[in-house]
Amino acid sequence: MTTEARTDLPAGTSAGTRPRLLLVDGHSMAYRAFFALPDTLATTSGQVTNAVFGFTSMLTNLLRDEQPTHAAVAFDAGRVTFRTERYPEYKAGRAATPDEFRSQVPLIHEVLDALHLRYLSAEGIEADDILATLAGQASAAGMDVLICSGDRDALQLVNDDVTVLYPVKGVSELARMTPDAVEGKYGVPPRQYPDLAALVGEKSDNLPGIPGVGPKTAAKWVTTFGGLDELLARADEVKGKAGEKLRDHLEQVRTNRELNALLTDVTIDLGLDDLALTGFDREAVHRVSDALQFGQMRDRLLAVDPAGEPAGEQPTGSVEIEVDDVAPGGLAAWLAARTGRLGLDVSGTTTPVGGDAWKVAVAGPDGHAVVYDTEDLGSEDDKALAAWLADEAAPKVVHGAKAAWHALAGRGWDLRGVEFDTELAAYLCHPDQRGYDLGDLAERHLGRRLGVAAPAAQGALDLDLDGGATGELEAARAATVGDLAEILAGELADRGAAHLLSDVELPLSRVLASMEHAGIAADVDYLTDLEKHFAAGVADAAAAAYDVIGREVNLGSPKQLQEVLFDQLAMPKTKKIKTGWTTDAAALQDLFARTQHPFLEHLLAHRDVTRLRTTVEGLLRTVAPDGRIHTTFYQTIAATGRLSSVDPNLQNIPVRTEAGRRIRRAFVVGPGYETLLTADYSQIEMRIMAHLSGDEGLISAFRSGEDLHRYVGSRVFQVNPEDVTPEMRAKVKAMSYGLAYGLSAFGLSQQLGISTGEAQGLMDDYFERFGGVRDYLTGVVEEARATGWTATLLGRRRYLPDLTSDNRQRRQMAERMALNAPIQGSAADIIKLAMLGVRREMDAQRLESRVLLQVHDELVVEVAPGERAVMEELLRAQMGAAFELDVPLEVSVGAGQNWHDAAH
DNA sequence: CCGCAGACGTA
DNA sequence: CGTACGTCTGCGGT
Repeated sequence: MTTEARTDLPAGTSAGTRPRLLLVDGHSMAYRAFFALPDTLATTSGQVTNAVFGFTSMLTNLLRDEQPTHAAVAFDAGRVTFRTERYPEYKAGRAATPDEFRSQVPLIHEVLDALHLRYLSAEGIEADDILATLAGQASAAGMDVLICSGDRDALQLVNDDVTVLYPVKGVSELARMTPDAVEGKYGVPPRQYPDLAALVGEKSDNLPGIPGVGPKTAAKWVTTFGGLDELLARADEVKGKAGEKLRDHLEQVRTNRELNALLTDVTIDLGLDDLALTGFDREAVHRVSDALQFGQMRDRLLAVDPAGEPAGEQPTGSVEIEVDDVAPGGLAAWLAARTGRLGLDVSGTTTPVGGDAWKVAVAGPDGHAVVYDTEDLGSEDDKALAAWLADEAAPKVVHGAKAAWHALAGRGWDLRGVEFDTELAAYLCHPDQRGYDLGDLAERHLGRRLGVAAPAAQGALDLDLDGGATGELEAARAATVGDLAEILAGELADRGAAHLLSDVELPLSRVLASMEHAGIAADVDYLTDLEKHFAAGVADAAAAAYDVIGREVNLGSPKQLQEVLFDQLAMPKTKKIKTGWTTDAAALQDLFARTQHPFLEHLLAHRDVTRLRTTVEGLLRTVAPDGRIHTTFYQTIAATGRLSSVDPNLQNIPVRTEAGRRIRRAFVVGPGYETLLTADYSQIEMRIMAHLSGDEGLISAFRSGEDLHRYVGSRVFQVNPEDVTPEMRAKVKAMSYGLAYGLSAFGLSQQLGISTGEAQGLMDDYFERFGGVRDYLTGVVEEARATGWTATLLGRRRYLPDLTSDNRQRRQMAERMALNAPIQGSAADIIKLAMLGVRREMDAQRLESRVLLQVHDELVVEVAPGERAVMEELLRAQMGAAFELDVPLEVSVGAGQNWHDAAH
C-alpha cells in the first residue's frame, strides 16, 4: 500500500513559480460550516444549505487568496477504519451525523464537480490520511502545500513546504499554521505535535489523555526528553504526581500515538497532474447555483474561476463590437454587404397590442454593427430596414423573436427570416431554469459581460448617456445574440433538440404572436354586471359570517380565520402548515361535515364568490382599447414544455362550477366573425400513457371506443362494463389520472375518502390488469435516473438531477416529476404540432378565421363568416393527425357565440 | 415597495 | 403523501 513519491514537476506549472497544491478536509470543513451557520440558510423547497454554502464560501476564499494551481478535497468514507479496528472506542460517543448535514454532502460533491475539482475518499481511510499522503507526494515533487483541515492531527504534517490552515472561528477565519506558528502555540515543533497530543489526549476522537497533564506539561516533557519514545522509555525519571499519572497511562499514550499518526502511504488512483485546476464548468456552476439558490455566491465563485478572465479585465460587449457610423441612406448597402445570419436586437415595448420599437440594432459576424433610432430613420433607411426585416431570405438571429415581432408590429414592420431564437434555444437546453435573460446567458455561455463599461471614477449620477446615444448596448446585444446562437446551436445538437427549435418552437412563436395580437373579444357590459353581482354576493356572505361569530374579521386573512376557528370556535385542528393550521377549502369542508357550524358555510361561500369577483375584476382591467383581451403566452416557462399564459392568465378561467362558467360567457365572438369554436383532445394524457406504455389493455380500451373509465373499471373490478357503477368509475378515473402524477395510495385514499388499504388494493388491482402501465412507470424513472433526464415523444428533455439525491423528499419529488414530464410534455408537443398544422392549412386555404387561445389540450378559434364547416373539419383533421400514436387521437369540437356555449 | 405564504383557478 | 402553471390577498419586512 505504498505509492512512490513522484519527483517530476507536475504539468501545467510554469518554470519559476512553484506549483501550489490546496488540500481540503471536506468533511471536517463542511461540518464546521454546518454548525457555524444557521439552518435558516435553505432553498425555498426546504433543502438546508448551510454546510454547502459555508463550505463553498470557504473554498472560494481559498481559491481567491491562495491562488493554488492544484487542489483536491478528501472525504471520510465508511464508519470502520483501521483506527476503530485497533481501538474500538476511537471516535465513539460522537453524536450521530444529523440528516440535515448528510443530505448536503452530495450537494458539496455537485459544487466540486462544477468547479472541476477532484474529491477523494477511500473505504476505511480518513480524509486526513489521504491529505497526508498527497502532501508527502507533493512536497517531494517540489510543490507548496496548503492543508485546510479542522483536525489538529494535520499539524504533524507542517514543514517548510506544508502549511496547515486551521479554522479558528466558523470557516471564515483560518489560522496559518507554519512551523513557527505551531511551535509558538504548542511549544513543540510540528513533527512532535502528535507526541504532545498523545499525552494530552483528543476529546473529539474519544482518546483520553493523562489526567492533569495539559499542553504545557506535555510540551515540557517532549522537549526535555527529545521525544515521546524517549519519554516513555524513561518514564520513571519523571517526578511528582504527574510522573505517577504518566506511568499509570503508558498504554493509553502509546495507543493514542499510534492512532494519531497519519498514514502517508494510502493508495491513490490520481496523480498530482490530475489535480491541476483546469477551470470551472461554468454552466454547471450556474446550474448548481440555480439549484441551491446561490445569489452572491454564484458571482463570487465565477470570479475565482482559474480559467476565467482575470478580474478587472472582463470584456464588455462594447469592446467586442464596432458601431458603424453609416451615412444616411447607407443601410441598404451595409446590409447587402453582409450575408449569413445577422444578430438582431429590438428594444422598445413588447406588449401584444400597442408595442413599439425604439431602437433596432443589427450585428454582423464581422464585428460591425449598426444601431438605428426608429424615430429618426430617413425614409430610405426606413424602407431598407423594413424590407430586410420582412425578408424571409435574410437570415436573422433574435433573442425572443415573439416580443420583437410585437415591438416591430407597432411600427408597421413585419419580421421574417428568423432562423434561430437564443431564448427558445436556451429553454430547450435547460427548461428548468428560471429565466433566460440575455445578459445571464452571455455570462454563462460566452463568459462575457453584457453592457457598457461604466466609468469607474464618476458618481452614480453620471449616467452613461454617451453609451446610450451611440447604441453600444444595443449593438452589444445584437452581437451577443449572434455569438450565443453558435454556442447554443451546438448545445441543442448535443441534445438532439435542434429540430424542436426549428420545426416546433420557432415557427410556433410566430403563431403565438398572432394569437396574442388577435386577442379574444370580451363583453365588457356583461363583465361589469357580473362583477356587481359577485360583489353583492361577497357582501352577503361576509355579513352572514359576521353574524354567526358576532364580530367582523378579515375573512381573507388565514391568520384571523385561524383565530376564529380554532380559538373562538374551538374547532378541531386541521392539517398543520407553516403558519399553524390550514383553512383551505378541503379542510373547511371537512370541518363542516364534522361540526355543521354555519360559519363555515358562509366562509366557503365567501371564498368562492370573492375569487370569482377578483377574477372578473382582473379581466376587466385587461380589456384593451379594441375591446379584446390580449394574453401573453410564455413559451419558456414550464419545464415540461407546456405554454403558460399571463396578463391575464386565460388558461385558468373557471369552468367547473356554474358560477364560474358564467365568467366564460364573457368571452365572445368578435364583430365581423361568425362564431367561436373550441376543439379539444379527449383524454390526451391517458392516450399518451397507453402509447408510451404499450399496455395492451389500455390500448384496446381506446381502440374499442368504449368509455375509458368504464372500460378500465370493468377490468379492475371484474364486472361487465354496463355494471360499472358511477362510484367505481369515479375511483378508477381518479386513479388513472393520479398515476401520471405519481399518486400514492395515501393520496388516492385522501382524494376518494377511502382507507389507505382500500386505495392500495385498488392500485394493486389496477396494476394487475394493466401491468404494462406499471412497467412503464417504473421503467421511466429508472431510465431517467440512469441518463439524468426524461424525454417526450419529440425528444424534449427535462433534467432531473435530484433523482439521485439522498434527500428522500427531493428524490421522491424528482421521481414524480419524472413520471409526469414525459406525459404532460408529450401532450404539449402534440398540441404544438397541431397548432402548426392548423396554421399551415389555414394559410394554404387562405382562411380568415383565427386561432385565439390554447389551453393545454384545447384550442379556441374565432371563425370568419362562412368558414365554420371548413374550420371544424380542419381542426379535427390537423389535431387528430398531429402525431401518430398507437391509439387514436380523439378531438371534440363545439361552436357558440361565447366560450361557454362553444364548449361541449 | 417587496417577497413570502396561503389559497385556488385551470389542464 | 399528485404534476404543471399564474394571480390574488394579507402580512411582515424594508
